Amino acid sequence: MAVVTRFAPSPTGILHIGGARTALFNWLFARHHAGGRFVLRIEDTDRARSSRDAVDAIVDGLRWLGLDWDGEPVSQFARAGRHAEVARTLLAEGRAYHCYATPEELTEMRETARRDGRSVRYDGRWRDRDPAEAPPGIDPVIRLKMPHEGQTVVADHVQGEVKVANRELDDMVLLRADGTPTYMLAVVVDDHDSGVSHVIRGDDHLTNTFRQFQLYGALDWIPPEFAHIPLIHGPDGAKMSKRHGAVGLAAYRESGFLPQAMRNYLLRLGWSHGDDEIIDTDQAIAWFGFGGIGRSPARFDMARLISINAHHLRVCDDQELMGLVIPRLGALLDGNLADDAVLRVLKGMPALKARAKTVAELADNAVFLTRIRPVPLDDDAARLLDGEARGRLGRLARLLDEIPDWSPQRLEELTRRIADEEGVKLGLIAQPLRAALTGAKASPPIFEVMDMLGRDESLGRLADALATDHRNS
RNA sequence: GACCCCAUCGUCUAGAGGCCUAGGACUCCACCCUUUCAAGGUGGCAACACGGGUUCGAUUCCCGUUGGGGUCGCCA
Repeated sequence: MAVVTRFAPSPTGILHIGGARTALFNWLFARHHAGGRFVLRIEDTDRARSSRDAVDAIVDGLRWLGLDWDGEPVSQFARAGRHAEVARTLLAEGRAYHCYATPEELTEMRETARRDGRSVRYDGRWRDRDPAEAPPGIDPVIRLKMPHEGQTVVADHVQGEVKVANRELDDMVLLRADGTPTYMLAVVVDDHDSGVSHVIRGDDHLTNTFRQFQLYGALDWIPPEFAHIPLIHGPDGAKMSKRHGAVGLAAYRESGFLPQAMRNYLLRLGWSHGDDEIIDTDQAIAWFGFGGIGRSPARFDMARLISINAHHLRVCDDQELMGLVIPRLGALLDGNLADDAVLRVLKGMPALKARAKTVAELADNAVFLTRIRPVPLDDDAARLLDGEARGRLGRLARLLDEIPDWSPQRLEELTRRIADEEGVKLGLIAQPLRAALTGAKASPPIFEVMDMLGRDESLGRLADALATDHRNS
């Protein structure tokens, strides 16, 4: 049987971490199987809460994460007619019935049940009543007749065999009074109609599964297989909130996280393959399966995400990073990003990417290469350029001016020789030099920096620093 | 409250009865390397929630307790 998975978010908010991981698992499972399909369905039956912006956010988020779906996204709302038809069939077959209880009546019923310490369920008051007793002027809902005896057992690929006594299941609403389908009806019909073979979703749907299972039975349909993955909690173990990582995926992109890092992190949150931590996407597709999914909830850990991101940044292709960094540099420089500056950043990328944890940090660290002379010095840099340092730098500048080969090796040789002659440690020259060339006290290795900057720019920046007196500042 | 699920270092996890003196990764600390910052290397701190069983032997199996989470809508 062909494997078909789906991601079925409701467009009522942002695409958060939990949703992204659910999508990732579904995608990986489909791609793991030859011929597998991954479909996207927008559960927009709640018209009041659904929005176009939310749909866009979901689509953008999935694209950014690199999770491609097969075929066009399905709008659940557009299938409302089909859902209603199924409900009416069930009604005609006597497997469902009209219920005329008003919302007020149901609220009262629940409050009473809760007060008496009983479980809060619909009591089936219209289940066996003669439709002739229907009160006038009330549009009924259609409810499914759940069995009262026996138990419902779901063989979940993650949670194992999960069972519940059928008496715990109440007669759920299939079709609302206005003729629109409820979620319970819509998912079952849509999953069935689109041939979904495996439903991989959050643990919060586990208890819903019992009821959906009954609906499949009433329809004489074979239910798909289920895998309920544990939820992702906030760092404090409580449900994700805005304080935590419950911001949209877009926020992570803006913060400078790489999609490949995000996939890696999300994959390892709730799934494992021995001691493997860094897993690229091809490897993930090859390895992914239900066996590696854990049963307990995981907490979101920003430090770990950052660490994984730093790794992917280090191994990322330079050109790919340039594409991400250039817009950020442009913004940092108010659009004054010169072509030769871009070339310097490209040349410096191998050294730069090893020192950053996010793309945002990478851009910050690269900005010194793009500054237009004279480059501003920060306080630490200014402090390094004291009288003695300037004296040594002056001498170095004169020798540098005559050096035939502007290579990191020759530059280092020369500088070390001067340090020797002056009887000082290399750092006493290298640090002021760094301050003069980068305007900061930390940077990639200074001789590499000189190479990135090139002879003219390096000498120019050095001259600028020597010409300005920072001792009184 | 009822029902369902879960339980190994602070966090993510390995572990499928003896391989466990419980392993890896992140974080943190120390040292090494070193022109700074990183990276890297070495070492360290740190866990089987508790109580009963089953067994020659339990982190691993069963039961209970405690703790955490989820679901109980004409929301999805």
